[in-house]
Amino acid sequence: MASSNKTPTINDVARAAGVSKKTVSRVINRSALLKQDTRKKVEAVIAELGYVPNPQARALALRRNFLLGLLHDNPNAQTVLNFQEGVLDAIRDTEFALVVRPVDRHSPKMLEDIRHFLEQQRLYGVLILPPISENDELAALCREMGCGYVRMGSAPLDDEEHIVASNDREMVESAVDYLVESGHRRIGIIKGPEGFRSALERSEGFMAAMRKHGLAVPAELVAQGTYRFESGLDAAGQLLDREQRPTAIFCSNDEMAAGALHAARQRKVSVPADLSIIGFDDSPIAAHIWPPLTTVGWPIREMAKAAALKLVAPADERAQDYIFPARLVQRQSVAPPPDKF
Amino acid sequence: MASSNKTPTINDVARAAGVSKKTVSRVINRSALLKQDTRKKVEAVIAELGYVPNPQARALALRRNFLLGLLHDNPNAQTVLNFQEGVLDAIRDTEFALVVRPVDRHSPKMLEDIRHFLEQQRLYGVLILPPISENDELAALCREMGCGYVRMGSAPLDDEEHIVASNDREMVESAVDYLVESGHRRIGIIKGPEGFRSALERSEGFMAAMRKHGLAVPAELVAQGTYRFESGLDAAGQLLDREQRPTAIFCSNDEMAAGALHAARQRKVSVPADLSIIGFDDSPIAAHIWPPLTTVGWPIREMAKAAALKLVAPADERAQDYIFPARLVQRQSVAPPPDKF
DNA sequence: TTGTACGCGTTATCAT
DNA sequence: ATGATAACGCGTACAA
Repeated sequence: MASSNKTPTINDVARAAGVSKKTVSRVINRSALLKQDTRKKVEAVIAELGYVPNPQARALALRRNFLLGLLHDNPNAQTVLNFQEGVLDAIRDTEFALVVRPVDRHSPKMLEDIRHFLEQQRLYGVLILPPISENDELAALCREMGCGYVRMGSAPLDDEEHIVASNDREMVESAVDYLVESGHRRIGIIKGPEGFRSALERSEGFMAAMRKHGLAVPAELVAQGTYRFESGLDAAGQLLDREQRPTAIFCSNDEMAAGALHAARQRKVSVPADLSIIGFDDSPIAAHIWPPLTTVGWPIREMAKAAALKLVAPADERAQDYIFPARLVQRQSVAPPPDKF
Repeated sequence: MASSNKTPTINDVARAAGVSKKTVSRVINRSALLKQDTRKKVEAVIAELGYVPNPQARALALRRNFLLGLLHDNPNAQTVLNFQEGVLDAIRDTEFALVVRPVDRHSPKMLEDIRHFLEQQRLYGVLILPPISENDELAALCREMGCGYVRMGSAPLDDEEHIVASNDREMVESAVDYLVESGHRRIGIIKGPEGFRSALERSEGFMAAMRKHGLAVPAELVAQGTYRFESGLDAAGQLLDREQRPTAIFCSNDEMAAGALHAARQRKVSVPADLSIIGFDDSPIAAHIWPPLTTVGWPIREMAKAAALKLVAPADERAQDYIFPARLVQRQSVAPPPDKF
């Protein structure tokens, strides 16, 4: 018989169905103007033969492929992976696939590397994770190359169709509200690294909230971190070694909060009895340290899904959102301040 | 002039260089039989025009693309991400790209989904992470579909060219050796979930080591976990509530070890003074909990790199290794047992 | 509503 | 050592 063991092509389907390949093509692409009979017949043959359109050939003919890229230089593995899952949620049962591309934001050749990557792979579009999503040159590069892009950020730093953002600033404000309601007045902050928009948003949110409550933030209550565990350890150490130490510390991410917890333990400062700590991210570590960390969680997966939809189905109503509310996750690292304060 | 603003094709290069496109193709593909002059000339034109071959067209003509797939259903984000980095190390500066595909091993449609994925994307090959890498049906599917594959596992469960494996069993033995040298005799184990090869390897390594040292492992020293934090909490709780509790616990992964640490803290059992704990994986959490966890680390990134090379450059000497030694990472969760024992 | 002829950018065959 | 021509599998213009 005619059927070989090779995978069937559109021609095989056309021949078996007794139609032209254009008709098959129309069926695949859901063209409106097709007789029901024809459609049914072709669909039956497709099912029978187990025909799957060749994406490479489609890509060639359509002059665009069906690959979404994920550009990231994110130190937080869980964030990246959750984002990947979210993108997959969006492109499941479509012909799109996700190709990942970790980059090195410290490399002077970063933009050049990415340019080469985009040229070579001719991606349908790219999703960009913080912190490199904050790089405006990168966004400009995408535009220049005609590559769709959506950035993920902690503030709306691009047009609606090019951004999914969390409301970090607001959320830090509610975190501070919560500390103040618990009775804290002397609240310290461990900032994230300079040059990170998220770090800026979080520290400005903190300052705004303190101002709102009429609370002072002297320099001795402010410490600089790098988002890494060790920096949290150091920075919290400084704060706790002040003559009058804070009764609560807001840490700009969970990893530093974990470091702060260590610093407290080393100094026999009990959390949350003597010191309250709030983190940011709701990463897995938050639930797995002691005491379980009260933190701010943001809906990465939903954001990723929306970001991918902005690229592959811009008209979809689920692709319209661009600000995603974070929420306070209350666990056990916050309590009222000790009596003496 | 002739040059439009579109990206140049092989035809443009051929015309500009005054050769046929086949010659250009030969230059790209490093054909041996080419006059040096011609090669130089063409290469100059390629550089000048900024020509980049279109991978979709190549894929179509060659009947295979340059996409590597990563199939995973791994609960550990850092493991997956490290693996991705390792693969990227291998394919950097090549035309290959990495597409990721999380799968759901509990879904009855898993194999069917993967089949559809492979049919549709026509991948060059796939890398498979544990635990689904232990699924022999999946490997058979890859073979059937003519898709290259390399599995990552905790034991050599396939041919050399299809596996990269760590030596979990041996490593657990040295972990136990270390505990015994520190003076421990009553050593408990929290096993990983049944059906996981890694869990089996680790628990058998444990049993073998204990036997070697002439140490008994009564049922009361064995607890069952699921690799999740909560299960470590529960399982360690059981062990610690025995009439005669162990002085050391080997946990089959770090996440459960973190849970065990919590269980100890809840019972005012001090680690490592009253109880020693060893984990497995050397995941980030190991360094970020208190006390920092002594654990077994394996070279994921190197394994990933080797796995990818097995697919894209099987002749490369770096692609020949298939067993990768893990090593004991000593931190602060192990000490000699308390005196009364 | 459906079919014919051709183009997408590359590689392979077989000449020369 | 190099070139003409035909694939590869699909989409589109235009005709029927």
